Amino acid sequence: MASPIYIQIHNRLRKTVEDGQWQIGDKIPSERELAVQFGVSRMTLRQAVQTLVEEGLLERRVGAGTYVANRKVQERMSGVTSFTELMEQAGKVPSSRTVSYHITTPSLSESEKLQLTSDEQVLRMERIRFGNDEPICFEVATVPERLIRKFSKEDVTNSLYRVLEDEAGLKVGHAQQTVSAMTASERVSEYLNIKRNDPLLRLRQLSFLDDGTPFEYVRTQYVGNRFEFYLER
Amino acid sequence: MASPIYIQIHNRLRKTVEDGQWQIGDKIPSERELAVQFGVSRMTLRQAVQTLVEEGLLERRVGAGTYVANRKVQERMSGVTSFTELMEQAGKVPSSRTVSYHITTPSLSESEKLQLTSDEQVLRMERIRFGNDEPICFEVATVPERLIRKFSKEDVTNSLYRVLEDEAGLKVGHAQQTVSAMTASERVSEYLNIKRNDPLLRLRQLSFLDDGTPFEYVRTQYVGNRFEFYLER
DNA sequence: TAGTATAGCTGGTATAGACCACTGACGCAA
DNA sequence: TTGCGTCAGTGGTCTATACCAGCTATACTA
Repeated sequence: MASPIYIQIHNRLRKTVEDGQWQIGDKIPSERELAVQFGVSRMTLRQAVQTLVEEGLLERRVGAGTYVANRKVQERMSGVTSFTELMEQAGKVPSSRTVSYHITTPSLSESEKLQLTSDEQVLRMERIRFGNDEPICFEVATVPERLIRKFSKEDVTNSLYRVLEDEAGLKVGHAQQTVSAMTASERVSEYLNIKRNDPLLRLRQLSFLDDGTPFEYVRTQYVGNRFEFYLER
Repeated sequence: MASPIYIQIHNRLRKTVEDGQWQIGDKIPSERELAVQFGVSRMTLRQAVQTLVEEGLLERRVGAGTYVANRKVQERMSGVTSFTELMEQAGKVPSSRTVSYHITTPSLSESEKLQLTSDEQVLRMERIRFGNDEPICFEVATVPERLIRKFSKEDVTNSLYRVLEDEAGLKVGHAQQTVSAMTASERVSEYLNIKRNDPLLRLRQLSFLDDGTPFEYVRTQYVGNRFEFYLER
């Protein structure tokens, strides 16, 4: 029981929403009431709620109460952005299905972006990612084969970043992203359970190690009405 | 001086940094010390600092102190800025055509976003923006009528931000943006010289004044294959 | 019946005090 | 000189209390 009380309450409140005990739009008990329920001061309870409001899970209305927010899955560009974290912040259960996983010859753009030598192979994996079992995006990730040679498929698919940092001692640095719009191809529309030519948000991300070497190129297609980015400046 | 104490202190602390009295990397006085200086409780002072930490201006280090942050966060977010700047960065000549310009009753979402009282009117203007005479986006901007009452149409369409800051003495603060994907309506497809249902990148931006009042709500639809956002993090 | 005041609720702000874990500098000992 | 332990100071958390302003349903009035 190492974490602060307000974090523990934060997690318990989030579970209550995720379990469906509080539905979107519901008014949740008042801060004073919850403080009594959890046996803490109102200030502490407020702190727990505050973090959930910042995550977009709850919404306060002065004089009226606190409500379960209705919102799309939002990606905060300022924060760390693993899909898993993203879904958790949105109060959805993340899952994914690997469509393909191959060591292969890189395409021209892959070779260029990842600065590969002419004889290098890459690992290319295609995944469909879900939030609460609803398809959210289709993702193609490419990594130089040399970087993941000694790791298992499980390690790579679960958390490439962690494995690289913990096992290989490499440090992840910055990332370049471009966002644009496109329409769904036949294949992708089937994967995502939408119609052909439905709007998609396309994110292309090239991630670099601390020393400036590119190590991962990811192209993601998000379903337009199930996902949006959020930026603040 | 209606705003809460912690907001006032927030502003004074920010000015101290902006004036260069505290330089990047400097350790600022401790919370207890500042609380005495401003004559408030430590919790209140913490609230002021907290908001500045969230903005990326300050940085806390447990056990060590609070420091003026290296402004990376804000710089990387400045990737998305004004259309004019964007086009200039892309080496294109920006221009625009105003489609409509009306004082009218706000829609529900406009009224909500801009926190309007029930009887307030808004200025809504619709514009097509071009880069090298090629249509890039269609934009709908909404501003509370009270803010622009004393300004000319030219002032408002050219540079609302400058007019508000220079003439009205208001200071522009932060902005929230969401990015998603959609398809072109009949009307917009004509404006942008594309086909109906072609993919569009939708950007919605709510801008706030220094004191936290929302003052402008802009919805923009970018042609998918003529435009993309670039972000670095 | 239709409109209006109001009371009781809500979240927002603010206080003063307390204890904790952590950092970093200082001084002592090997 | 080098290493290590101590300790004052820092931000992090938490309590208990108080008053404010905004919302809403209820009861009352015209």
